[in-house]
Amino acid sequence: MALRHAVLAALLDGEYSGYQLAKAFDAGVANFWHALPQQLYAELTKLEADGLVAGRQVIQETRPNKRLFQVTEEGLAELERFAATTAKPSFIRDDLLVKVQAVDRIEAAPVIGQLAARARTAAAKVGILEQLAARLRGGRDEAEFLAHGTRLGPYLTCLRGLAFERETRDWCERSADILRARYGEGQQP
Amino acid sequence: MALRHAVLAALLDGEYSGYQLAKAFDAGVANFWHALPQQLYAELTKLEADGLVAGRQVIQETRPNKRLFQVTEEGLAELERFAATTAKPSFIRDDLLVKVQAVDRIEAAPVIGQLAARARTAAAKVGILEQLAARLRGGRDEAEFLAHGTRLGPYLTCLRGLAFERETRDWCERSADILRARYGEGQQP
DNA sequence: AGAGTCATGTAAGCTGTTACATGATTCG
DNA sequence: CGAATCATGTAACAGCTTACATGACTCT
Repeated sequence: MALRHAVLAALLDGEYSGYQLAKAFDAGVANFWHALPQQLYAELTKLEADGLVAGRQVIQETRPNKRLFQVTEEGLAELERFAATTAKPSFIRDDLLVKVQAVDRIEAAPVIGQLAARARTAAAKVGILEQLAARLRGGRDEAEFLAHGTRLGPYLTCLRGLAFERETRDWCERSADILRARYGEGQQP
Repeated sequence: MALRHAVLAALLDGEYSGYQLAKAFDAGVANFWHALPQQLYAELTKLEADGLVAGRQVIQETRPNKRLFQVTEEGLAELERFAATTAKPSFIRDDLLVKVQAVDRIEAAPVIGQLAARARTAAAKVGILEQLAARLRGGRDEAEFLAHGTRLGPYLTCLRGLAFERETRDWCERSADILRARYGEGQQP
């Protein structure tokens, strides 16, 4: 039951359609949660039925019609309650780590290739998040923003995403180097 | 279908019972995957039925009997195949991040408390993983180990876990400080 | 005496993924 | 002219979590 709270948190920034949320919750800017479009459409329907979000139809001429959602007072109260419950620890679940764990007992080349690929996507995400951070700061320097800026929450989760992606990039590059030194090249897919 | 490969990777280090695996896949040393005991017992049964692991009964007098499992040649071949398929990107899914995303629109105190608690558990895990890394290195210095040591895979995933937990600890502490500066103390649960 | 460890499961329910479906518009 | 974008879903299946069940031994 945490996707619903992630959706509520995302809608604090303004009105969004399911489609727009789907983009945000997919690769790219999903700093604090990930979900597929199907999940989001289903969850928005449920949230609306429960009165936690309110949707309004927007008729478009050149594009398909869409529904924009915003959080209701009841939705905010639900978020409040959720934030007060103790968070369960978050766990690692990553295919690539499983492969690395086994790398000295199997063919290393494909694992090296995947580490290189993951390093590239992490590096790209670092760039995207740096831009997002700058946009959220909006000209202020960081200390100033942290003390007085609005929307501190999204900035903090953005910092977390940045640190995570930098760390991913560095570890993948270093691990790939170490494995190449032992086992040779490994193709770049 | 990735838990099965995580189990196979874990069993590369030797023979383990479901109970021992459950401890490793739970908090503490779960560097590369997480799973509950129930999942592991079920998965081991399936893996045995598929011939990817072999179990043997160990009769104990003072303790309940147990079954120890090891990877078969077919199991290793399955891991090999898995490692060669392209890994799907890994995604963030963390309750605490959702709460931080919303923190400037709700009561901050409980979020601050949870950040402090998470920082403490991350710090504890850093200690555990530092010990594990030292044990895996077994006296050698790091460069030496990376060039010539055995079981390089577990060492690399351990390094990843270490970097991740350090990063978690630092971000949680910093975020809690920033939020305290704005919103006051926030109890420590 | 009570809490924790060793040891293995079953059953029900919730969450997440994969596959399928539709159709106009805009960009290269 | 083909691919991508906008826009919203349904259905089936796989995977994970929660609750329950049992029982002896060891440590404080």
